[in-house]
Amino acid sequence: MQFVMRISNHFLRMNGKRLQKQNKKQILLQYRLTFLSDTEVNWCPALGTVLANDEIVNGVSERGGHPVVRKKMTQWSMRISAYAQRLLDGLSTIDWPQPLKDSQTNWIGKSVGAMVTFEVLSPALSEGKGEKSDSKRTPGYMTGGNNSYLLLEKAKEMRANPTPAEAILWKYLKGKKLKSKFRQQHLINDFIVDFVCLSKKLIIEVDGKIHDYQLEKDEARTLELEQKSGFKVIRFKNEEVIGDIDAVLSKIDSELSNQAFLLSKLEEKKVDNNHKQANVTVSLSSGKGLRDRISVFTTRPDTIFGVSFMTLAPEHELVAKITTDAQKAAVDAYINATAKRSERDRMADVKTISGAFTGAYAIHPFTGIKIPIWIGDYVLANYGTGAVMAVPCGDQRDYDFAKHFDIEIPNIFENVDISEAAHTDKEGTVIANSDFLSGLSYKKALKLAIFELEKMGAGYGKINYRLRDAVFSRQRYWGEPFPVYYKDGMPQMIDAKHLPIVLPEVEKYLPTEDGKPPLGNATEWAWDSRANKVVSNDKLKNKTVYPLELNTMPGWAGSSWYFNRYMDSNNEGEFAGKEALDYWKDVDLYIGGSEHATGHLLYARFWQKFLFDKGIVPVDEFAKKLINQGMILGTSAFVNLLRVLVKDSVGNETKETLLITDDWRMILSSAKLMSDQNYNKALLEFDKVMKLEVQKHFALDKNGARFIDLIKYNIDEITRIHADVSFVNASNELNVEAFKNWRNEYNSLIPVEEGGKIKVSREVEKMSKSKYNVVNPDQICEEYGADSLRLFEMFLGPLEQAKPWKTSGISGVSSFLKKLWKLYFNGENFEVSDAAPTKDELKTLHKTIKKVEEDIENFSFNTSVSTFMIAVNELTVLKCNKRAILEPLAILVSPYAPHIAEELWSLLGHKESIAKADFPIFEETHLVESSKTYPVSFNGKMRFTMDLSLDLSKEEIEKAVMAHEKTIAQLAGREPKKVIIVPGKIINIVG
RNA sequence: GCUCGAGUGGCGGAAUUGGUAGACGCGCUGGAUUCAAAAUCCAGUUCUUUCGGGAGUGUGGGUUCGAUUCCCACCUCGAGUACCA
Repeated sequence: MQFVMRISNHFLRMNGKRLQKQNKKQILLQYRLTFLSDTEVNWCPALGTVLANDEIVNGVSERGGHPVVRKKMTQWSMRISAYAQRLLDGLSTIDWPQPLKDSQTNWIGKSVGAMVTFEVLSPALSEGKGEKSDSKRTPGYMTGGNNSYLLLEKAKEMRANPTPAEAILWKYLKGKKLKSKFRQQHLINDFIVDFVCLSKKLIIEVDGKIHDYQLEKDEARTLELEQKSGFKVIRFKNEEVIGDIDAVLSKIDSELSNQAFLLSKLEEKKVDNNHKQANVTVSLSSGKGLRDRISVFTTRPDTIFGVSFMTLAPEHELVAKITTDAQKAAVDAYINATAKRSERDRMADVKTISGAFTGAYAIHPFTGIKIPIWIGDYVLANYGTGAVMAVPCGDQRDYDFAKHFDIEIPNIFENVDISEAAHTDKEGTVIANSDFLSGLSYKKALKLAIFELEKMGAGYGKINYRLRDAVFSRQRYWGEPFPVYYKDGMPQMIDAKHLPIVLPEVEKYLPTEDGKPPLGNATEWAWDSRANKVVSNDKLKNKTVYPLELNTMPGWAGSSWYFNRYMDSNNEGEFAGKEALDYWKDVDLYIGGSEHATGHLLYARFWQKFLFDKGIVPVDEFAKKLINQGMILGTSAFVNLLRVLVKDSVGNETKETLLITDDWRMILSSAKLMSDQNYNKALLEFDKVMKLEVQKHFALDKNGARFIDLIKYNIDEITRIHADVSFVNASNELNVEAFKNWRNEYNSLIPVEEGGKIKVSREVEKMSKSKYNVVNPDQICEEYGADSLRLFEMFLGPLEQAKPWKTSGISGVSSFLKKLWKLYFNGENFEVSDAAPTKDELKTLHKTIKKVEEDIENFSFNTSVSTFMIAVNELTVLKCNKRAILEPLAILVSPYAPHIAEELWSLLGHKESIAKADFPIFEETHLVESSKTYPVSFNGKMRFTMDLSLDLSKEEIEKAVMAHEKTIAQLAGREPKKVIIVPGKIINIVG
């Protein structure tokens, strides 16, 4: 967890010395693998903890089904996003199921595209508020904006590859030749300017051809640099520099002296203003300006000329700032309306198109055209930048939005009709009406667009990942404690040599009254940084004692590395010894459920890569092969309950609950499907039956007050609840008494059904205590034995397949085991012969060895079981009791039915366990045949078979087949067109 | 919507470098044994049939001497994911 990523070193080099130690740490913390951050988290009030995305199912907690809300909290997080690409790449190196790999790929969600910056042209509404001076002080020459680190490389590259004109001018500017220091290809905010004299605030741009078509854009850029940052921008054409350098230099010289004069004037003014106003509105040194920018991520920069509007998420931070007074009411109303809708509602309702115009405009980076800025909830605040450049002709959502609000839909595709829908295909698409991109294919246009955006500093190629950093704090007691204490509010790591620290004793495992995690209840939870141990909270007064972290780690902390611990589980000194790790390396076969695809299995891969980077483990993937075993599902039983109001003869009204057979639910729902008439008829019948049954019930159960009428019920309020499957028989009939006694509140249920039988409905679901569908294998073990159960589970079907638990076939494997046993016995007596086995017996044995070997390789255990059945059936027919056959057979069976195999092994006279016996060796010679039963097909349909020697040539086979009486009958006199003979396989006659 | 997977008897399922579809088991039917039952054993069991055959692996096409297997389109079910720009 001390891991510091590369970016932080870079960061430190840049800013390190100027930052105070405290700030430095705080910032550094932002770049660690594990870091504290204020994140919006899934808070579950009922559990008092934060949940990870994969712990929430359908908006409620996976555990317990409690509601979950969004909430801002300071949490430890892990920067899994830094490993996104490597987690993606690693997938091709491991033998995991394709669906699982696919779901990890989707979860990581890589999209390749570009970041494009649009400037906002709106009147700045923040005017007059003033700019707060930036607390972050950077070197004077570092005039780059927030994205500098991204542009820096670009600037370097441009410096290394100047245009001829640039090279010439630089020769005369460098080394203070004009008495002022110039820099070339320098970052100012998010622009790279050709040359700049920082002291005189003068920018020199040398324009090549590219600027001809972007005059407007250049104007915008000039405007920004001049107004916002107080620079003067002068421009020269390439030809001017190359043709008349002296004129250019003299112009620069005069501009320099001009600037010097202006700057001194401004300085005076500034000193003046400082008396009245803390901050000036137009500050020369301010990092932030009057203009705002909207960055968007797009996978289709090639369609940039098709942009006709922009859409921001309603939550986008710029919305309030750029909205014009005229549009404010509409925008506010829209934001209020969307805020009321939950995230789920918003996602569920894709069809309704809604949005509002902010009144502001952005400038297109290439054309300089004004682009209206809208807000709309189809743009998600937490993906990308929360803003999109809308290309209605190429994106269906943008298209729908544009149609709905009557926004222009320019077509930038060649020979494509967009009157009905957007054109979203990429392949084969040719770009049109797009200036320098026109006529290019999608791929070429994409590359060129990025290239040009980068050149002018309005964008850059970017890969975006959907994968979010993982929250690593839990407000629970049971979890590994963090080795962290807080000194002056800053987290400090406890050195590894003082670990482990152990969970403290607490009175109760619940959150504290003031909402702190359960560890807040501990009295012995402070860190003595001198003695390096956990001490009582009383000592917090001492200068060297600090409070410890109260959060604990989530379940995936342990599950992300335990397999490495298994390699050296008794190691007291470290998590696993190097020798053991190098020996075992990784997990050969990991069997686990696919439900862990985007949780545990992704986190564990992430940790393994990190541990690998640190040199702790020798491989960067933890499991070579992974199989998703299918889950054995339960068959849940449901009963139907209906609340009714009942009135008795005295006039008392009581609320009762009816227990309704599932037949009624079926009748009503099918009647509803047919017609209203049918439904009404069914309802009447239902009503009649219920009244009768309720009447009967009260007549029997309650003396005194007699039932008069059923007053009120709502047929739509029949609730279906799980009943314990043990109350239900094979015909789906409920044991009503057992169900009523199950819980107190069911004691007074009134069963409604003529004949007193209540049927349940059944559904296959995951086995779960809360669904009361768990079956216990103990009973089967008792009746058939553990080997039968084990064998039966394997025999059910392929390992990867999920299936409901049904015991109907168990007698098959049970009788197989009995037959197996009988091979070794003569009546009551164990009797095995030492005689030499026959050819047929050897054939059966070796066929079995071969198949079982293959099946084990393929994890196809169900077919192994059937192979054993075949072998035992054959040996029974052969009356085989030869040791030479039965000994290897017992070994083959032993992994599948270990108890019976062990017993037989011991009867065969062995003292050591069968588990230690060598696996039988397959010998091909026993399977070699001299003849083959050929299938004879006519036009590919098998009609009969005939035995032929394998020594025969094709010609001889054909001769034999054609002479066969059935062949003659089939052909009925016709001449065959062709005869296909594959020796040892098939004969096919075409004709 | 997108991505992936799967569709074979009454049921679980078998067979894929293209080569006898339905292995093995359950269930069912008939028989033997038994006073009877359990257990065990034997025979049959894809559908259809005029008993010669004919049809058949979700549907429709294609490639091939030959397709459950390969290709295209569609349908249904399941899983994952979802206004991802």
